[in-house]
Amino acid sequence: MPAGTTKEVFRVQDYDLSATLSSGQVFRWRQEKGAWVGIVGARWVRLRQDRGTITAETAVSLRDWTGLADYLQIGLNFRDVLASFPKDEPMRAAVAACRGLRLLRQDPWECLASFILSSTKQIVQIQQIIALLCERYGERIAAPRGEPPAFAFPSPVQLARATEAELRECKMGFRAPHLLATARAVASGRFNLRRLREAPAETARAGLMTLPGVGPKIADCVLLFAGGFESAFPMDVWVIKALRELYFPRRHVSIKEMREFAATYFGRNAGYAQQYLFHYMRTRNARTSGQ
DNA sequence: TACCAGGAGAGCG
DNA sequence: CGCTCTCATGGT
Repeated sequence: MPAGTTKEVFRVQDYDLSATLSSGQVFRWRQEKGAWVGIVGARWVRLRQDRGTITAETAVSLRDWTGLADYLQIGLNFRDVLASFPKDEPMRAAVAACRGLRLLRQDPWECLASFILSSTKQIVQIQQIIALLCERYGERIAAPRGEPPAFAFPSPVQLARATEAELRECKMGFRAPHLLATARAVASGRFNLRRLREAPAETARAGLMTLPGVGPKIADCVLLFAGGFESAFPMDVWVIKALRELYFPRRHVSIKEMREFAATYFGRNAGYAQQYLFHYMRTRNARTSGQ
């Protein structure tokens, strides 16, 4: 083990690390010899799952692991989440297909910026754009010897200094002005992301949607993946397809109608149910979109 | 080649 | 409200 690295072992049950890190909620993890390497905050992290445990390793010694445990949602009562799902055939099949899929608790800014870049992009491409963005604008951080250079996700201030043309060089296309304007709103203090978790869900959602490039879907992603609002229900093309095929196969339903259905039908952990439906639809035909 | 991707925003009736 | 068009870019 390289000098400076430290390890911690988390005991877990019903935790599918691979499904969790490859399910399109985060974009900075890569698989490496049976383990996962990624950046959490300003730290290089390697995660390895064995029977009943996840072993975490950092490049720089770490004494307090509660931040990483929170990111991984180690302490979540997962049985309770499963028990709150509707008892129907589609959910049973979705859970059976990827039991142990979890939701992470991400940094709000990284999550917001990442999903502004996600619109009408495949997950592989989102990963590429974000990797470029981090290399060019993020701080270089310590990685073990022999590992590729590692970079933190760029802060709002770091991105606010860029120009739209420079951001477009990261292959983000028409999303560049949206990311730039949102970075400037956060960097200037005009928009306070730190209060995301304090407001009621509807208030937080309306606030997020005032940001350029943030509509209902991306706002819901930030609420669910970073804000801790487990009832948020992002509706993207896959989830829309899931609802149409699995719940309304015989008649046409509008997006509005599906939204109203989802708001009550899936219960207090609707966002969790949504992630299962999303992952189920993407993987059930062994598609290559992002895996 | 044609179509699609974890959408949003603007214009229109 | 609901519909349509456009916005880059790359994968399949």
